[in-house]
Amino acid sequence: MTNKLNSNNLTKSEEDYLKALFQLLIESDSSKVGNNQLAEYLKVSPASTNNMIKKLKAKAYVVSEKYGKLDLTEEGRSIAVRLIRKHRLWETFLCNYLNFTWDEVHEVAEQLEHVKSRKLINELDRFMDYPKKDPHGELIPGADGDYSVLPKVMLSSLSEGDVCKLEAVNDGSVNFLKYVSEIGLVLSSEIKVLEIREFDKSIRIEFNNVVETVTRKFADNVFVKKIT
Amino acid sequence: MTNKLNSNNLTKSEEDYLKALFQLLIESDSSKVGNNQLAEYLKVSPASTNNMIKKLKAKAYVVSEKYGKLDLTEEGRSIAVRLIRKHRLWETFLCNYLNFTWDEVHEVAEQLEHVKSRKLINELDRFMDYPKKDPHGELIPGADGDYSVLPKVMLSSLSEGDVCKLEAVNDGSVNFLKYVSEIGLVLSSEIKVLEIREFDKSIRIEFNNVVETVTRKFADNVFVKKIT
DNA sequence: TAAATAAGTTAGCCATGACTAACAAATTAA
DNA sequence: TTAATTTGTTAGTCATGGCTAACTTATTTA
Repeated sequence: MTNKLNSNNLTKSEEDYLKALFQLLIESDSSKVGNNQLAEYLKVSPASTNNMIKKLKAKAYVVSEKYGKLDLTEEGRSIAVRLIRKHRLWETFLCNYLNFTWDEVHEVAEQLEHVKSRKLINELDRFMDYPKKDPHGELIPGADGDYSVLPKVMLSSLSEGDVCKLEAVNDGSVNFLKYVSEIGLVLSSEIKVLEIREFDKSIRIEFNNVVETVTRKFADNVFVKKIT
Repeated sequence: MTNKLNSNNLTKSEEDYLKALFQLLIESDSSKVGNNQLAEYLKVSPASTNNMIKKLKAKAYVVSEKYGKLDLTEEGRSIAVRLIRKHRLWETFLCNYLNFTWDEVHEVAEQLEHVKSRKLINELDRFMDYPKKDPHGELIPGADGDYSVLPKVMLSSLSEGDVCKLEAVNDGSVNFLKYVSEIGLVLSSEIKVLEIREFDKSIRIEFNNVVETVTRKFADNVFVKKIT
C-alpha cells in the first residue's frame, strides 16, 4: 500500500529514467549506481541525467546525496516495476499474437509501455491469460507490483558434458537476438555442451541435432537451467 | 505511390495537427478551414496553431496563403488517413478483445495511434481479420490509404413513423457515448420514430421494446439507415 | 464606405529535456 | 600524499510546443 490512487502523471522521459535506474540497480547488484553510469545507459549526457535526477528527487522517486550514488524510493521502484510489467506484457502480445520476432519486439514495446491506462494493461494481461514469462524468458511482474528474477545461470558457466535447457536470453541487443533466432535456438531448447576450447573460450554446443560453435560473449547472454 | 519509403518522423504534435485538420476538412465539406478554427478544435491558442502550420507548410504537408484558408497536401492527407486507420483499429481491438466500452476507447486509442510501427498496425489488422468498421460504426481506412465515409443520415432527419437501423454514432463526446450505451442502444439496433414534438423537436423513439425520449441534439449525433 | 468585429500573424515569454564547456569533488595511482 | 583520472555538478545554449499581448488584414454591418 504505497500510494493513494496512483495518479501517474510522469512524462515519457521521467519514466525512461526511472526504469533505467531500476534496471541498473538490479543488474549491478549491491555495487551502487552513479550519475554517469545512468547517462551512459540511456545514451544521454551526464548533464542531462543530473538535471533529470534533480526533478525525480524533488518528486521523491529518487534519493541520493550530493556526489553520492543513486537509489529509488519505494514509489520510484513501484513505477519502474509497472513499466517493466507493461513492457513485458506488450512483448508477449507482439510475439504470441502479432507474429513479431524476438529482435523486433523491443523497439515497439518501448513505445507501448508509455501508454497510460490501467485498464488497458490489466485487460491485456487477462486476454493473454496471465502469462508468467515474456518471450525472452523473463518473469512478468504481476499487477500487485511484485518483481522477482529467475536465478540466472549463464551457458558460459557450464562444463563440458553438461546438458541444460534454455530458460531466457538477454534482451539488450537486437543483433544478439537475431543471431539466437537464426541459429535456431528457442526457449526450452535442450543444449549439450560438447567442448570448451581453451584458446578463446569458445563453446561447441549441440541442440535439436545441430552442432554450433558460439563465442564466450554469446554464451554469457544465454541463460539456462542445468539438467545433468 | 505518393512517397518513397514513408520514413515517418513526425512528432506527436505534428500528427495531432494533421489529423485534426483532416477531420475538419472532412466535416466542413467545401467550406474552408481556418487557423482559429483549427486552434479551437485542438484547444490550443491561435498562435500555437499558426506556429505549427508554418512547420507543416515547410515540410510540405499543409498548403495555405498568408491570411488564407488551410489545406492538406497529398502527403499530409495520407499521414492523416493512416492515423485515423490506426485510431480506429485500436478502438476496435479495445472494444472487441479488451472489454472496453464505447466511452472508454477514445482516450486510450488517442495514445496508441502515435505508436510508430508499420508492422504493428498491419498485424493488428490481420489479427482481427480485417474489420471494416470501428465500434462506433465508422469505416476503417485500409492499408492502401483509401478513406471513405458512410453516407450519414441523422436520426433527427427522419419523420414520424419511420423505421431505421443504427449505423454509427458521433464519437466526439464521452458523455454522449455513455448516454447512448446507458439507454441500451447498440450498433444495428432497430429504431422506430414514434413522435416528433413540435415544441422542442424532441423525439420519442422505440427500440428493443423500450420507449425513450431524446433531444434534437442527441438525434443529431446518431446516424441511421432508413428501412421504411 | 467607414467603423466594428473577426480572423490571422508576430514578438516575446515559459517549461521540458536535450546539449557543450567549464569546474568541483572523489577516487586511484604513482 | 600529491598528481592524475574519473565522476558529478553548474552555467548557459538550443529546439519543441505551449502561452499572452499586441498588431495586421479581412470581413461584416450599419
